[in-house]
Amino acid sequence: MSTQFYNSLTRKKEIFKPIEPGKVKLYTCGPTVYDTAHIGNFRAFMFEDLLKRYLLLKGFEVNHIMNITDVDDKTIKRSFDENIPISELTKKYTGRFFEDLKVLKILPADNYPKATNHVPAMVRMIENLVKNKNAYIADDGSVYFAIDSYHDYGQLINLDFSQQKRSNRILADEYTKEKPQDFVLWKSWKEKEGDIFWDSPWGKGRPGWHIECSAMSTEYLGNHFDIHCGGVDNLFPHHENEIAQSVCATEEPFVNIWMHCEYLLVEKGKMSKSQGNYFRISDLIEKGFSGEILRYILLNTHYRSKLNFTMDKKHEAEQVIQRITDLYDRLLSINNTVENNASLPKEYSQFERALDNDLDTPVALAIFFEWVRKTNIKLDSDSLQEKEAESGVYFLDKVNSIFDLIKENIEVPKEVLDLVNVRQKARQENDWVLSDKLRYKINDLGWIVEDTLTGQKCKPLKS
RNA sequence: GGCGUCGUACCCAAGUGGUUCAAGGGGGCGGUUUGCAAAACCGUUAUUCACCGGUUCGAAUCCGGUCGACGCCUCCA
Repeated sequence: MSTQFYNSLTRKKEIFKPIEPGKVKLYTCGPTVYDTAHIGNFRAFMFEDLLKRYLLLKGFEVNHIMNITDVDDKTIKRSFDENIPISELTKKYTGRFFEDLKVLKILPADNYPKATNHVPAMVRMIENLVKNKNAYIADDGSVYFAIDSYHDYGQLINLDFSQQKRSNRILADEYTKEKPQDFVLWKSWKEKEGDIFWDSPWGKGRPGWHIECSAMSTEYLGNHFDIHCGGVDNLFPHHENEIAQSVCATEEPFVNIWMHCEYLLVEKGKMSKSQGNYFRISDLIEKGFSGEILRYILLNTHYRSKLNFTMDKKHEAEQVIQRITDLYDRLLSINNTVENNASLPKEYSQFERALDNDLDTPVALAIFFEWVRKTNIKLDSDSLQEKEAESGVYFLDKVNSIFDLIKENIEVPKEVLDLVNVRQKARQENDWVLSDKLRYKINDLGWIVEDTLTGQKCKPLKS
């Protein structure tokens, strides 16, 4: 079966075929660095990580670009509120963002272009749009995109503007725009914005939000590239507007496949600070979540289904991660090298087929768990051949290259090891009272000791 | 008002016309194992997929309706 992805543009699954064989050009909408990103934001970034990891597993060379929005209404407002320069604000939150990515083990993009570094490219694109009569200049020096000039406008979300409700906001904007739904490409400078402006053919100002992605994706990936991703909330207006801008400015096709992940809800509702159900990654780490736990929670629901994030999902994830990590250790104790000619268990092709089907991670995990059970049975009965252990390790490496759930080995502290050694002696002397006492002592230090056929095994206590 | 999504066991969550399709995980209960545990494994936990009709030889899966949850219609991953 060939790899299929659901394309938001055509609203169906399509066989994936890159423009250039073997290479994938991927653009994913990044954060606006005015505040710490929350778990909902990271659902989208985790989905994109999944997509990218799968493309890499399939042997594609992936060029991944993620933008950093470091100038817009929110960043400007925040910098004034906090009375610090905008560059200081965005530097701080960009740093936080990268820390969180690391915690979540999200693979870094090849490039993280910043909007403020690419204003000239945006200006050039807007000039093109003006030249092509897709944009017009308003009295105040702002430049707007005329949606009537692009016949396919509305394709991503299937909007018919004659049937739309008009919000107060739209009505308020009608003074400067020819049509209420026209969107801004260039915002003219206002005095209260101080020194935050760039010069342009239309006077001082700053770029509109949508144009940065059009300009930067073109600069790094060319006019026409393979995949563009984001959360569903980017469908409209952001991505719709990007298409309009790019197609009209370059007069070439823009993106082949648009992929969007669904919302993450908290306790069945939308996240909001006022309700106290707003989680940053650092909040969750404090509550005992780890990167692996969050990865499992985020990847165990299909990316196009709504995901309800609840605290009690932590336990399930912990169990699963420990089970996988234990199995990996068991296999490594039999065979810890994977030769170049190593084979894979038959479950691997089923695993791959599930992911080929629009990244169906729940099915892929289900197949994997069946194999986990079978492999544990063989290990229990001591009937696992060395070759099988090798292919097991190989399979786990492949699974881990997608999900990245196996815990890093933490070194057992000397304090604990000493107790384990004393316990070893007690056990040889059948001193069960002391043995149990030492086990509790080890527990108090935050470790679990298990008695296995091959001796005592230590692992960190779950939080 | 327009466009669209969803409702599967105690919880999470796949499957979207038919031979293990009612997966898989967590939890509970019972068991094997263990000095006792833990881990692992075994059994059990939905004759049924919100409800009502229809199409079909056959539907959780398609169609119509009802109820309920939700998203978008220029802040938003």
